[in-house]
Amino acid sequence: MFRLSRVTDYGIVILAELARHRPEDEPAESISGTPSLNARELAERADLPLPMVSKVLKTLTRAGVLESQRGTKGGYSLARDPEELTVSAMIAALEGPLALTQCSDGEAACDLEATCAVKSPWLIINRVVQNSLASITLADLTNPGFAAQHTPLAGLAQLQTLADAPAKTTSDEVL
Amino acid sequence: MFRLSRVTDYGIVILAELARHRPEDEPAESISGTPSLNARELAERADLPLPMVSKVLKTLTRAGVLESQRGTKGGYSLARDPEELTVSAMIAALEGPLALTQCSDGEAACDLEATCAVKSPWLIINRVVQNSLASITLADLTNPGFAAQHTPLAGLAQLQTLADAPAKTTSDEVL
DNA sequence: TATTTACGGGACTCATTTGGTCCTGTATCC
DNA sequence: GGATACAGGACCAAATGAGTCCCGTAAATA
Repeated sequence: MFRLSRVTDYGIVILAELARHRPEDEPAESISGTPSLNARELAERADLPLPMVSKVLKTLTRAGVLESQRGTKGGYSLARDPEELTVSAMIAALEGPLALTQCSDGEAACDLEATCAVKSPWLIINRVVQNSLASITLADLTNPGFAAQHTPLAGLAQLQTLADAPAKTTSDEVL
Repeated sequence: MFRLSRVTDYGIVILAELARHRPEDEPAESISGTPSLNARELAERADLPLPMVSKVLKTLTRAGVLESQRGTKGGYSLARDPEELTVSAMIAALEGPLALTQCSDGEAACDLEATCAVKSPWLIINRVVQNSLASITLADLTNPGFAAQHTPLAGLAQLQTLADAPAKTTSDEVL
């Protein structure tokens, strides 16, 4: 039904918790410092079952989105700044490269390719969706002002902003 | 994996076939004239199994995207002009209203709603994706020039085009 | 060094969804 | 009245998803 898996949904929530917990005044925390939170703490904060949270954390770590530390004082921390982690990167980390249809994922050309009339349009659609998702960062998700400035009827302005933004739109340039 | 179901994929292909077969010089064909193609013909053209095609056609008819005629000379035809049928409308017809996550489909508020930090961002993301899909029509999908002008690296130009288009949303409540 | 804590990498189960087929009924044309 | 073609389901096997659990290993501490 054109929706993301539950794991992804959980993953975003967990990442948002990590981003919010991250102290602003301790920038270089990830590598050297102590990890932000461990799996149990995150499960409590997000009010999700621990095994599930643990699974999601492992996936995110393997994808390079998180960094982990074992041992007594172990836990997880963001591998990069929230401003540099896009929604599309999160989704890709949690459920692989996103592709709306089989033929748009590049590999394994379907046997209808010769006659199929809609291959390239799907590629276009896919790209548009990806661009949309790549323009929102984890920092945006935890920024209260972000949601407020995008009321349900601001769709068109939303698109306009998208077009104006220089593709990557890392920082708080919003969309 | 953030992808559309196979039924939807088939549906788009079938709709593209119908749009391409539709003679340009016979505009008011749908209601009064003879139907364009029947299920068997469409299955042959798209090189898909007949039962599957038939199922998809029934779904599209029930959703109002197609019109059907029974009997010996029966078949299916587009209920509207290809220019007025958006990709988001097609997807909605084939697999219900699209929502990336549970909480973004409006109903059935999840029990985490009170504490969930990412509800509204998901609503925003959902809207952006929907707007993207609503800006491409069936006519675009069958227009060879459309694909050509959107090379893989022309994502930004695509977004620009999107923003310039006046939100093709017709009557369907899809947005 | 032993113990405890916590991540790493799986396997595993159960329920749901998908993809696909098939059958019966009804409308239409000749 | 017979042939054609859509309408609406039921049905089934396979795949996927959600969620749990177990065992191994690394790190900190007493």
